Amino acid sequence: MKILIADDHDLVRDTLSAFMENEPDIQVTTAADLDGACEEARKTLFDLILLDYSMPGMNGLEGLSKAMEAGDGRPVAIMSGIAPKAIAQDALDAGAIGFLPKTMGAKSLVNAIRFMAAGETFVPVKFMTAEEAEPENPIAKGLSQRELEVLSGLCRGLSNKEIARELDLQEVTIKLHVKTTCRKLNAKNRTQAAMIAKEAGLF
Amino acid sequence: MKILIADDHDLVRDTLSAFMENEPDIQVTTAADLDGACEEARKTLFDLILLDYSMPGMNGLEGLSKAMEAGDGRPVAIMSGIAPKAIAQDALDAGAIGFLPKTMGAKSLVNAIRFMAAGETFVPVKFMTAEEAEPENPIAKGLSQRELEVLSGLCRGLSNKEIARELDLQEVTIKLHVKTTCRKLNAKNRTQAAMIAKEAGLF
DNA sequence: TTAACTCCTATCAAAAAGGATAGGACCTGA
DNA sequence: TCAGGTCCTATCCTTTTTGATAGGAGTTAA
Repeated sequence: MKILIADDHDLVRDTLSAFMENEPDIQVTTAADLDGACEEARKTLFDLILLDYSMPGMNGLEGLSKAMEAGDGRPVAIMSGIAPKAIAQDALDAGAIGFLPKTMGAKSLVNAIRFMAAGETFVPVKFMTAEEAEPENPIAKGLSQRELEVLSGLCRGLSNKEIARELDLQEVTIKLHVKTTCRKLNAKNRTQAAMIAKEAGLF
Repeated sequence: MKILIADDHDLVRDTLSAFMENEPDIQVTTAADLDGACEEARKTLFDLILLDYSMPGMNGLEGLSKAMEAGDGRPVAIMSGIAPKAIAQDALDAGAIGFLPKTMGAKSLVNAIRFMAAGETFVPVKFMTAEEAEPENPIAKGLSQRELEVLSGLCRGLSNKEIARELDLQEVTIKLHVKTTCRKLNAKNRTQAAMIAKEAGLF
């Protein structure tokens, strides 16, 4: 079974591949960025391609599409250290065969890899509870949908006016949401709210 | 040789320890957070304690002191995935025996660990070039010392007035620095500047 | 010394953000 | 149906931020 691991952290890559190579039937190839991964994928047909989410060239999930193309239809999965749940869903929607948070144990990882190499979609149970009203991210807890949308705007440094345009609302309404969001996040102002969201890996 | 690895990512911990255990003379103990690490450190005398920089309980370099205390003088090193250079220096200043970015290869890691377990300070060459005028962080490039200090305030969501008090300057001066900093970072406003700095791993 | 540079301060003015309060629309569960 | 919730809008007012422009202090290099 051939798998390709792409991660820009040498340490992660080395130890991960060393660990996988302990499995008798697994052969690991590695790459340090998206371009390298695509190159390998074009040379060899892998049973599974593992991409780090925050790796040079990835640019969000854009890199996923490129890798899927280069992999010529072979299963591609996303790994991430921060692992916001929304991204797992997005990755699956974009055609990924699975999503692996780095908080997973190495043993379960091997199982997950076998699973995905067999063509089955894999996402850890924690992420499968998408249907339930899980707090997904402790920070997002207590924030309404609207407030999250506004917070997203804050994180991009948009003004109230710009957020209003984007969400097709009045500026005053945004001001209200900003205020309540700040209160809920225990932030003194919009900048602090944005930093808190960023810190929490949200967005 | 006994070493303790503390990292909240199961995957990193498992593969790292599995890799280290391949070395005939190395025994690895692991912990998932700072408290766990301190507990282990009090039970056993390790030759080296490796702490992830962004791990529950660490709170910057506060956790380093706690671990050093718990380790009763045994060498403690900091690992980090994002690895801003300033933190490496701070870690050493705070008494760490070394600093390991996760961009290191696994082989060099083993060497570094042996080195540090022997009581020698270790920091990768890339970080040793501290004396030279290295851009350390591409974002920080072009920003003056003052501007960095102001940017730090922005990242904490402080108002101009608060930053002025902190730096013992007039508010107008801060306004100027904020403006030029925004221009240099290509940010539209203070919030965006803060996000850019955060994104770059600065602060 | 002059020139160029950074850093600090100042004033004037416009835009944006922050805070309080109030009312209407809508949904949902009792 | 009614009460309670969220969401949207509005007005009024204060504070903060942003922008433009200008000058003084200090350092460094030609």
